[in-house]
Amino acid sequence: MASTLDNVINLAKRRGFVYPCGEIYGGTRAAWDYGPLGVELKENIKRQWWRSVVTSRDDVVGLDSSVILPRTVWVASGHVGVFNDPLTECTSCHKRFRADTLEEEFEYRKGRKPEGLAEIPCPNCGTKGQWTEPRDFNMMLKTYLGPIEDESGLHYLRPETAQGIFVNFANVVQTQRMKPPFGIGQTGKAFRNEITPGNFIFRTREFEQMELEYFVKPGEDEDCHQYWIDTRTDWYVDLGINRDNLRHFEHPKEKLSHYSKRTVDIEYRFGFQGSEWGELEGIANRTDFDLSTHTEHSGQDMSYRDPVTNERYTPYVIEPSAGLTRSLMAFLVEAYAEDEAPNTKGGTDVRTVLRLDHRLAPVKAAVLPLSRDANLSPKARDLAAELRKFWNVDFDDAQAIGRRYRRQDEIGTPLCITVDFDTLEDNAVTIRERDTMTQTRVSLDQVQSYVAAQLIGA
RNA sequence: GCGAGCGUAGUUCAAUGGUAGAACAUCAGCUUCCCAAGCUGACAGUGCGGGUUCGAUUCCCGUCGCUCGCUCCA
Repeated sequence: MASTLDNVINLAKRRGFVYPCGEIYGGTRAAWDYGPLGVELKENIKRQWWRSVVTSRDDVVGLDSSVILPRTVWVASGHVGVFNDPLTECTSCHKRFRADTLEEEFEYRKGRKPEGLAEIPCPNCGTKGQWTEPRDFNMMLKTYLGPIEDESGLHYLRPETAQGIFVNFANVVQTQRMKPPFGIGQTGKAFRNEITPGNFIFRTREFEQMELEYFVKPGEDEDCHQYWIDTRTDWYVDLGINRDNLRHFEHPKEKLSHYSKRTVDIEYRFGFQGSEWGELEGIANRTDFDLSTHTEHSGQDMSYRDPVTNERYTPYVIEPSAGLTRSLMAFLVEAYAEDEAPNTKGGTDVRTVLRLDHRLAPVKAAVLPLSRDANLSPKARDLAAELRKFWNVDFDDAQAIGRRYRRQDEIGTPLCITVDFDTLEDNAVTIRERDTMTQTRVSLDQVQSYVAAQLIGA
């Protein structure tokens, strides 16, 4: 029995939301391209995020920083140290361990340094000294700037967009006259050499983030953290995710990232095999780690002086960091439904429908002449062209009208506008609504405003 | 990266060491056609490379990809 997730993946490939990257050459591991509908959906999600987090607020501004930053940024942020481990594998049980940790543990137990890995038994299976040569396992993707590939040109593709914000903190404070509490939002690509990519677009090595870094006075950070946990959770609900399919995961203290004091994930019930929940967004209290470490490494003071109290402090950072492509997958899973619908034969059919929020729907309306006809089609084309000035609109006159409704249902189009033979007489069209299947007769000169009213916020 | 399993039209599934079939989808046409109707026709496939063989989609090897596990996390 196919799960909803399987059906969604199938639909996504079949209808042009997502394609395997480089498919004609056999594909490349865990990379995906977004098709005509996928890119619309992705942009719509991004736009809603940007509105919600950036432009609708007077305390947040946006930023678009470079993917490639000076290497020292990643030294300062801790990524070069943390994301760069020598790993060795037990050839007996195929478990992998950090070579330096193995040696430290040996020294701790025996009170002396080991004479190489050969002396150390595998903590998992006990086999002694069956280790592969330790190899650096780097989570960051490397590239070389300049024509010569040497160390001086080594750069990393950003593993998170956040650092581009931190290094611009002083610029924004100065040029935008921002005062804590305030935030800087950014969307963009990030890259990680994930050991285990997979689950469709859930974990990929190239992915897109929507991150906010919100700067607060120390002491106000914990309340602010809770505020963003609630605010961000509500955002998903507002765009159609059932609250029952969301939950919060509190990271255990001992497993927190190197920069974090507390992290809470918003997880969605994707229905994966094994653990069915997957993370959509992590909301971390990064403390003053980032601004402090960049102050230290760059020599540029990133503390803030309160002009009223004259108090100087390094702001704490609350970071809601969302995975754009993950939420795209979540919105698809949530919207997917197979309804029973009556057919012309007196029985029922399965009607596949994406109940996407109209703000997210890739196609806002479809204009459908009742039949392919020398009078109807041109009229319908004109109407479609008129509506396209404002929205992404489909025109379709191929094959039976019922089939065309179903095709639009399957990609989540909220409105279908039918031009029929009466239109030639009364200058009115039938607008059919996706979820209720109700039909409304609207005169042609009212269509634009009717549609606008239906699509508020889109 | 390592181990296991799997790769047949767009999709779901057949079949075979000797010309690869179907359904649905898609496209064109007919029907004044409002919820996947019907009829006619069309397009379309053995992931890629090598080996064994007279002949390989089938057997073998490699590779690429997918799924599941192993340290993850947006």
